[in-house]
Amino acid sequence: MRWSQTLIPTLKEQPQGAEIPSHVLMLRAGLVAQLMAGAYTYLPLGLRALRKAEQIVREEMDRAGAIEVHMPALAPLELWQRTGRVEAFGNVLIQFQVKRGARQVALALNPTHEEVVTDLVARFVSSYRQLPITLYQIQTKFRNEERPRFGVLRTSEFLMKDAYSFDATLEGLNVSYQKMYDAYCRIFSRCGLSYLPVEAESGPIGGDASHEFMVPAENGEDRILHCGACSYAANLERAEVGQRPPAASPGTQQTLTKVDTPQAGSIEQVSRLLGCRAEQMIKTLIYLADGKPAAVLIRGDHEANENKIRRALGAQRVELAPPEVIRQVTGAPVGFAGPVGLPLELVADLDVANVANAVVGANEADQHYTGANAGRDYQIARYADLRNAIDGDPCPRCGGRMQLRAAIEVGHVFKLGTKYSEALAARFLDENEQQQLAIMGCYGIGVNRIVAALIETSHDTNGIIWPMTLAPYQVILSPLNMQQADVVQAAEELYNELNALGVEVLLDDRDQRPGVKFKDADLIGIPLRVVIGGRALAQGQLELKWRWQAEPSLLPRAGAGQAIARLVQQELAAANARAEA
RNA sequence: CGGGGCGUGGCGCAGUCUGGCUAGCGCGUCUGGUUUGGGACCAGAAGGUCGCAGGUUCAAAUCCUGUCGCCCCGACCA
Repeated sequence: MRWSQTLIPTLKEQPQGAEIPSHVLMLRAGLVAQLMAGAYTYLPLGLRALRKAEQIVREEMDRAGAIEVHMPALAPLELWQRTGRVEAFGNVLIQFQVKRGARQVALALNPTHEEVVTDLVARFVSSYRQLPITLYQIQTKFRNEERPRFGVLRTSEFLMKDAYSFDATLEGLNVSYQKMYDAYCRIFSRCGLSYLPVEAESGPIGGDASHEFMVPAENGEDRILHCGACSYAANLERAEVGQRPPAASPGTQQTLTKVDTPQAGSIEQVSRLLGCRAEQMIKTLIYLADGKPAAVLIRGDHEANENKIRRALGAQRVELAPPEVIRQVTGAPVGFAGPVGLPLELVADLDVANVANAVVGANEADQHYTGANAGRDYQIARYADLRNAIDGDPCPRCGGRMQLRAAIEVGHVFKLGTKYSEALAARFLDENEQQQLAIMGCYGIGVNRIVAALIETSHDTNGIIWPMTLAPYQVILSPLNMQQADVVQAAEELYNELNALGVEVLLDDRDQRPGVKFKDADLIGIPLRVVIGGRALAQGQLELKWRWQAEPSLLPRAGAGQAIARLVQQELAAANARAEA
C-alpha cells in the first residue's frame, strides 16, 4: 500500500481527552477515530491490526476444534426474558421497540450470546452422539456501558470472540475447558502479550472453574495478585490470603473502656477522633445471609470480600444488612456495631485474631469501646479468610509475598454448567435413552482489547512497537527524497518486489522531508523499516532497522527483496513459536 | 448516578476572572519559490454561527439561566 493512497491521519500532538498510552497512540497513529463516547471507527491501520488479532484467534479456535458460526447482533427481547437476564443486565442491555406493520416488536442488541447459542443447540442437538461441540463466533457485542472510558478498552460496542462448549458429562466439560484454556495461551503468546492466567470467581460450579487472562498494565481496570515465587495468580475477588505470621506478643490487656465518638461512624472518622490507626480497629459488618442477620469482623484497614463471606457463612446470597436490620440487631445506628454483647455468632477474618486492645463499636449511638479483646470481652465462633488480599500478603500456595498489580482483562474462560441449557431446554438423549441437560462452558476474548493491551504494554516515547504478528504492515519503505529519481526508482522496485513476494509493505511515497517520515514510521510502529536514501544508496546499500532496536544496519540493494522477505518470515515464525513454548 | 475538568477555523491552545476596536497564536491545508538523513525556510492565501438555546447590557467568546457533548475520579461492570 502507498501511504498517499490510504488514510493514515497521524497527529503530531496529544489529542484532548486521551490520557492513557494506548488511547493516545491509537489516535495519534491514525488507528481509530472516535465517533462518540465508547464508539470508534477503525481506520485502515487499526483495522488491519484488529484483523490480524482476529485471524490468530480464529486459527487457534479452529485448531482447538471449535466450529465457527455467526449469530445475529439482534435478538427478540423475549429470549432474554426466558433466562431472566433482562433484569440481571439492567441498563447495560440495549433494548428498543420497532414497528412492524401494526405490531410493536421488542428487540435487544446482544451483549453476549449464551441465550442465542443455547437456543440454537436446543433446536439442533438432540443426541449424545452430537456432543461434545464447541461453537464460536467473532462478532460485535453491544453494552450500554454506564461509563465508557480508556479509549477502546471499555466501549459500548466491541469485537468479541465468544465460544460455547456443550458436553454430555462433567468430565467432558473439563476437557473442553482445558482445550480452550490452552488455545488462549497460544493466542495471547502469538499476539506478543505478556499475559497471566489468573483464577477468577467461579460462581455456581465452584472449584477451578474460571480463569481470566490478564495483561499486567498500569492503566488496567482489574486488580490481580501474583506470587513471583510459585506463579499463583488470582484476581482480587478470588485471591486467597496465605498463612499470616502470628501476633508478636499479646502484651498487656487494657481494660475495656467506653468512649464518646459523636458523629463518628466510619473507620476514618473514629481513627481521627481517637488518634488510633485503622489497623487497631475492628469493624463489625452486619450481613444478611440468605435473609438471616450475621456478624462479620474485619480489621479496620481491610476490605471485606463478599464471596469469601458467602462461602464462610454457607449461604447462597449475602448482602450488607439495611439500616433497619442493623438497628434492630445492634440497637445502634449504622457505624456503631461492635462484637461486645452482640447477640449474633461472630465470624472473624484471620487477621482479627492479631488485633489486641482493639477499638470497636459499642452497639450504642456515638459510642465505641477501646481495649477490646477477644476471649475476654467477646467470643469468636470461627475464624476464616474473609477479606480482599492486599499487596505483600502471603501466598496461599507457597507462603511467598504476593504482589498486587493492575491488569487488563483480555480473555475469560468459565465453566457454566446447566444454567442456560435448563432455562432454554437444551436437552439431549444419552446412551441410556435418558434426557440430559447439556453442560456448558463459555469462553470470551476481547479482540479490541488485544490490540489496545499490546499498545499499552509495547510502546516508547516515539510511538507503538508492534510485534510482527499484529503489525498492520510488516515493512515500511521510507524513500527519503521523492524528488531524487534514483531514490524513487529504488523504492518502487523494492516495493514491487516485496509485494510480489507476499510481504505486507507500506510505501511512504509522500513528498515529505526525512524527519517527518522517520517520526511517522516510529509512531505507527511498523516492525521493519527500510530507508532508501542518498548516502547508503550511492554505495548500493539500503538501511534496515527494527522498530525495537536503536541502530540500523546496511543491506545491499541487490537481492534486498528476498533478504527482507526472509527476515520477515523468520521474525513471524519466531513470534508464533513462542506460543508453543 | 455522585464529584471534578473541558467545549474558541481540521488539530493543539490563548483570550473568559475584570464585557468594548477587525477574535489571536502554533501546527496542518492551498499557491509560488528555495530546500531534503529525525516533525525545513521565505512570500502569499483560504478557513471561525467562540457547543446550543434563552436572558442581562448601548455592547457578550467573556456575565446569568438552562441544555447538549467530551474527558477524568468514584459507584457499577454477564
